[in-house]
Amino acid sequence: MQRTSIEISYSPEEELIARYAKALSHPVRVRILHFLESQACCFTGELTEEIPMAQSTISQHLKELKEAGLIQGDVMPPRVKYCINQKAWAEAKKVFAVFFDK
Amino acid sequence: MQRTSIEISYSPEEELIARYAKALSHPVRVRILHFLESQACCFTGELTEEIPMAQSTISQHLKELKEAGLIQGDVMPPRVKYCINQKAWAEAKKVFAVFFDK
DNA sequence: CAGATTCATCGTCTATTTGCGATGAACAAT
DNA sequence: ATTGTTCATCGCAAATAGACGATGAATCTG
Repeated sequence: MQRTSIEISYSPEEELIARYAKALSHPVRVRILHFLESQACCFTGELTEEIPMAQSTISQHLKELKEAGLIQGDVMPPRVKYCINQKAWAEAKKVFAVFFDK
Repeated sequence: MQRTSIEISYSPEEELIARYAKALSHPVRVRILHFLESQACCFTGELTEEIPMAQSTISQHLKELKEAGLIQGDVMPPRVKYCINQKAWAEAKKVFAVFFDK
């Protein structure tokens, strides 16, 4: 989308906040994370029961959360168990807190 | 984008977090807010000098931040002074803190 | 081996986001 | 009145996001 010759570059902090914020920028992902917090872990199937959306859509949101680093998935055939990535979670908590505290 | 008959509805908290997160989901908006924090307030012109992007693009990002409620603009002809909306800022800080603390 | 189950991925469609230049509105200064 | 300054908005193009159904991969169960 950048079409000029000057490529704007961002600091790691700016990128990190934007990345975590993007993961939280859709209400259904907020809900998924909230559910995951309350359960510690859960299977995809529990989410598809809980949330009235197509299974493929939920799977895609899980993928985005995984790519943002906020969750991780353990394959337990034939299911997949998703959990909060505690390290990333703590980091996200921190960067937001720092950002808002200035 | 919703094409099925069942319309999923979200809680006010889910919507609020998603709204603030969306505002922070682009690194240039993070930078703008950061700059605004450090200056208390600033004019659009300062941002266009600081950030190598077209004036129209910056203006649009400011609009998004304003629509999210995080900033406000005071018209001081011929310029516009932008400031953090302290109330919304505090609210955003709180909802993120609460969200990550569970 | 033949189903059944669970989930990811693909392809498609539509909507939204992001970027830019050009233009316009509002006002100040000459 | 004309000009200049500052900023928002419009219109366009390209990229990304979001939703779905269909299909596929992997693994159990009978």
